[in-house]
This record gives sequence, C-alpha cells and structure tokens, in this order.
Amino acid sequence: MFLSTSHNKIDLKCRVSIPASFRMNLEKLKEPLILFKSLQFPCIEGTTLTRMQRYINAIDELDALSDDAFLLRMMMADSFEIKFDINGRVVIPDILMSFASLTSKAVFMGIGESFYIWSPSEYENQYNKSQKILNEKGPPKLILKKNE
Amino acid sequence: MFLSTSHNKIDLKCRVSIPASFRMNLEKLKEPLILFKSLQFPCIEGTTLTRMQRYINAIDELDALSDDAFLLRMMMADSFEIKFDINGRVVIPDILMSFASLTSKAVFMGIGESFYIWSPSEYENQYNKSQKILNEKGPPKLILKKNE
DNA sequence: TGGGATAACATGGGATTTTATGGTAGTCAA
DNA sequence: TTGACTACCATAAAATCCCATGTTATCCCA
Repeated sequence: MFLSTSHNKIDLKCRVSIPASFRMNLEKLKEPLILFKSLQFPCIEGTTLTRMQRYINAIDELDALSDDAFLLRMMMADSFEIKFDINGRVVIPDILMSFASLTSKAVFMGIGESFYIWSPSEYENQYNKSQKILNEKGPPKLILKKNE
Repeated sequence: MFLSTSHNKIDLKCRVSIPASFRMNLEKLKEPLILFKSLQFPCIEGTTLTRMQRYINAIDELDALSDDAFLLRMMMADSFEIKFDINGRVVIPDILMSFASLTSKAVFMGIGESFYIWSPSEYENQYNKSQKILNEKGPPKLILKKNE
C-alpha cells in the first residue's frame, strides 16, 4: 500500500527518486510501475501494471464507440511503464512533466492503491482547498467495513 | 501491452520508426505486426496477428449478408502484415498513408492491446475532444471499481 | 540516554548503450 | 536499364546505466 507524503528533487534530466517505501511496496508485489495523467487533478498518478491492465480489459467489455471507452483509450495513451535505475530513481516523461507543471520539485502523496505526484504549488492549492471544505462542512461521514 | 504516446518522423520513402517499447512488446509476444484502417477514426491501427484474427472472427459472427459485415470486410481488406528493417522501421503502405492523411510526421498512441498512428493534426483533434468530454462528463465510472 | 558507527537514501555527474533517422548499395521485376 | 523495393551502414541525439558523494536515518553499545 502507498502511504505518507514526501518531497523530492527533480534534476535536469527529469530524474526523481521514488520514496523508498513506495519502491518497497512495488518490489514486494513484484509489479512494474505505471505513471499516467490523473483524470481528476493536474497531477501524475502512479500505480501497478496489474491495476492498469484491469482498465484495458474493461475497454473490451464496453461499447467500443462509447465516450467511456474513448476516454479510457486516451488514458492508456498517456500512461508510461517506468523503469527504475539502480538508485531507485525514475525519469518522468516530458508529457507528464508539463501536464503536472513539474519543474524542480515533486510532492509524493500515497493514497492506498496508488499515489500522486504533484508540483509543490498545485499540491498546496489542493491542500488548502480540502482544508477549507473540512472547516466549512466538517469531516465526511466514513463508514468502515470489516476486513473480508 | 502498448502504452504511451510519441511523435516520430516519416521520411520520403514512407519509412517510420515504430517506438522501441511497442517493438519490444511485439517481440516478447513473438507476434507479427498488422497495420489496418481504423474502423472508427481516420487513423491507422496497429496490432498483433492474433488480435486481428479475433476481429475477423467477430465479423463472421455477424449476419454474413448484412451491410455491416460487408463494410467491415472492406475495411479489413486493407490490412497489411508489416516487416521491420534492422533499425526497427517499417514502410507504411500508400493506402494507409492517404487514409490517415499522413505526410511527414506520425503520432503513435498506445491504447493497450493495440495502437493508433495519427497525423499530428488529427491527433490534436482527438485529444481536445477527450478533454472536452472529461470536463463535461467527468471520468469513466469503472475507474472507481475496487480490486477483484 | 547519548553518541559514534553503520546502513539506507537521495542526488550529481559522466560513461555507455539505445534509438531515431538519413543515406547508400544491392536486388528483382517490368 | 530504369524504377521500386529491400537490406544494411553511419551518425547524432537521447535514454540508460552505474559510480561517487553528501545527507539523513537507524542501530548498537557504553
């Protein structure tokens, strides 16, 4: 599972260290890493190949001409299988760098089954937005289910 | 699996480099590459021979005398098994070049089980269309499905 | 509990390999 | 013999690999 938040530097080659805990999670699952454009936010989403594979399989089950199928295919096109170097770094593709307005710093945000990579300023925007909602409306009602 | 988007040049002999990751995918599957006219868009679709076979089988399950079956057969007739040169390039047949309005640049768009080859301007159209749908209707529902 | 030793991590830089692409020579058929 | 097609060579640019280093975190023993 991907948890916790951390800040890492992006160098001139668009390399960035993926937080060690995220890497260990992927290693334990023996899963390659996929990065793609978030469909909800101006940030990058990271997840496992298996999870991405589920989206692909879903496309074939949809009406091939539907909007949903179309959007999913566009999402695949903006997805990249990413390899680590020996030090646990990855290169962020140009397309994703500009989509998420990344330059020299990245904020990693674990959200369970996947994680986000934000630019510091977009992250702050989003953080403030959610704080505001929390103050105005109070915490969301959460109903926790038992395991299994 | 075919993922990611990239832009390559088409030379005067209609040669173009297939992105290395797409080539490696085909090699791993030990599958020949098939190029054919997309049934939905003014672009070329590339896929494996095995998947092409599945398209053909699907046509056979239609009413053989229907207009749909005839139309699909016409489209499939312009399918080509493509060979790579030693550098990973292919020659795009004239019929497909003009069908997709290709001239000097090609956009390769991986969509999972197959990939598209677009002219840059058509690609931009499609991309803008997807952003519009995303803004108006939000992300596809099945994104929210849980594991298993 | 403190503080030094050790390991893990993040990051910079340079060497090496891969990739994309232009070009040329050879082959076959009309 | 010409034109189209194929196979292969050459090169620049880009991606990748791997070593070096400083910094932070962890461990262990006094």
